[in-house]
Amino acid sequence: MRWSTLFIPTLREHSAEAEVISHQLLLRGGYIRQLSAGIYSYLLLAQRSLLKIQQIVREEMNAIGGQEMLLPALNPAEVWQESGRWEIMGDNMFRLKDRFGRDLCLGMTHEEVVTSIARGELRSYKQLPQIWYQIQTKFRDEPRPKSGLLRVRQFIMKDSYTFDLDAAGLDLAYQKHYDAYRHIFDRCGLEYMIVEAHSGAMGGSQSHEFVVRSDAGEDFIARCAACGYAANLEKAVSRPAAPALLDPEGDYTPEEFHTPNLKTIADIAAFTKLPESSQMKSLVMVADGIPVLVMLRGDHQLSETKLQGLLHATDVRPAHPQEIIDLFGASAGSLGPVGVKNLRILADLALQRRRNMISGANRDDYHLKNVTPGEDFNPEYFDLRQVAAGDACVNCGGALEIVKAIEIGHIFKLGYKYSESMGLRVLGEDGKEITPIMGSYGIGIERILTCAIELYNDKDGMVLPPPIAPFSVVITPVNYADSLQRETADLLYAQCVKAGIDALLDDRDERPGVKFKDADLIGIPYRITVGKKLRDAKVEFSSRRTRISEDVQLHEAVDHLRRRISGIAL
RNA sequence: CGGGGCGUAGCGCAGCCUGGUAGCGCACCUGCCUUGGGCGCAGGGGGUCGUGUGUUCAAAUCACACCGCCCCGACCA
Repeated sequence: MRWSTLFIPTLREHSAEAEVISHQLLLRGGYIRQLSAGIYSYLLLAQRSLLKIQQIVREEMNAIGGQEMLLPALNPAEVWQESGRWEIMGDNMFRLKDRFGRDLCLGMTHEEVVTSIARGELRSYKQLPQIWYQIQTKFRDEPRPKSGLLRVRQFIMKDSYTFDLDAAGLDLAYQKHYDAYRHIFDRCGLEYMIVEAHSGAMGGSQSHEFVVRSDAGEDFIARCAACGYAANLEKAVSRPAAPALLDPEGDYTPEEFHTPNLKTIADIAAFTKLPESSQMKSLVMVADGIPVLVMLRGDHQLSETKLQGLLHATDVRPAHPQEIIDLFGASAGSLGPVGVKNLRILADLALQRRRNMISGANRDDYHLKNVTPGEDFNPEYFDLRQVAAGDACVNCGGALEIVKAIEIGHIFKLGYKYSESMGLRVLGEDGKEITPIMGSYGIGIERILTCAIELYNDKDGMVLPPPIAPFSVVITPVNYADSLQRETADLLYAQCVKAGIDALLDDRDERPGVKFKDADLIGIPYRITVGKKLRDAKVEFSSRRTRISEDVQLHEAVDHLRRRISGIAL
């Protein structure tokens, strides 16, 4: 394409609105423009890049037997009510009414729709397995859109869904997706991690996330450099550090002591001169309206996701101050497990076999010492603790680190949640009904581009991996008004077109500096500069990533380019 | 939803405190000049000052309300 005819609105200065680097460069490079909070127009360059990403995704999905469909973005409320997610999705779902007042929503994911198709059409075990996918716009009314294309209200997702007869079939479908996702992200040139993940409101058992490490990310990943263990913090497990002080031996009875105006774990630690790990933390959480008492070691944090998962709750929140007073007769800061009869007591595993610890006394301004789990109160033990940096890896004992990351893909074993709730059944070989088992798998298309920019950029702009760059090469005549340069550049361009190479001809009447700056900014992997070396029948070939330039004979230039594009070297 | 910040030309900003003429840089248009890293010179176009109400002889400027955007937190299949 000829640059002089294109709409590529690059900017010299960066926009004050943009903080993260990918957002700045997408705006500056003329890739995107914002329409509203979390709503963006994708201009020529972004669209070309996104189409290339989608094509890679399509090829890899087809390679595992995926069948591409296009499901409606506009969904009637009924299917969502059947699965129960009409309520669960809450304010995150865009809702609207038609002219008759019927409830509709914009699809944020498509388990309901595919399940409704499947139950209407799939009749026999002979029709399974199935892998269905689509590449489609999703809508989510995020509480806080941010960071350019990283968290938006409308975005493109590749979502796929599998139907299998049994768990072994699902395992296979899951593995196929796992492998396909690796191929996709490899081909897109990303450096990524695969981590164990929490299934969240999707339901289901096993789940992995594909993430790119980045400070712009919002996911926290616990990982072990020694053995490779990596998991989303919502899911991660670890061996906690030992308590800072050994518990007093002996069979003491709980004993009150006065702690005026001492509310926090830190206050009590300072007052008693005992480490925080010698205390028990009492948290009152309300899960789907039912309060529970959660006990943790004083220096540990609760993982609300783990609590939510083990209670099978859709909503978990801390109790309000008045609810706490009604339940305990004391306020937060003086709560404890001793004598609690009216609600479940859940304790983290780190409290097992501990003795003579400190907790609140359920009387304002008083605490208890010599509280022993299992003797002075009887909790149910679960893994409730959120992993902290420095904890020991459960596999190898190495120290875990916690890093920020951007989620680019997520695969789930759904199990029977949707097929059961929506009544999907087929007849088996023996004539009995079978409920198929499902999986669901998603890739955020824009996030691949965004992550590539976050990972690969320098002071001059983006450095895009060739497979996802909007153009493979830019041909830059230093002075297009010069007839020899013009004819040569036109010829090279025509040769590229003929060779099927995505070429951009910078035929603008601009000074060379402007052309070079723009080419660098928008991240085109290769540049062929047509200038004074034409005297020796040479042009200059340069790589955006390595910044290395070399002189190439004019008649060899396109072959050279072709070798570079198909090769590994950038 | 809580906290903070910001809305003046396409972009980046000044002007507001102390009311009276809307300004700068970049970008854009025309001409000349220049052509290997965002040249130079000259001329020029472009504004409901986010919206509304109020105060005032007079509002970008003061007051109130609303809307929008960004950041932090809550939240986040």
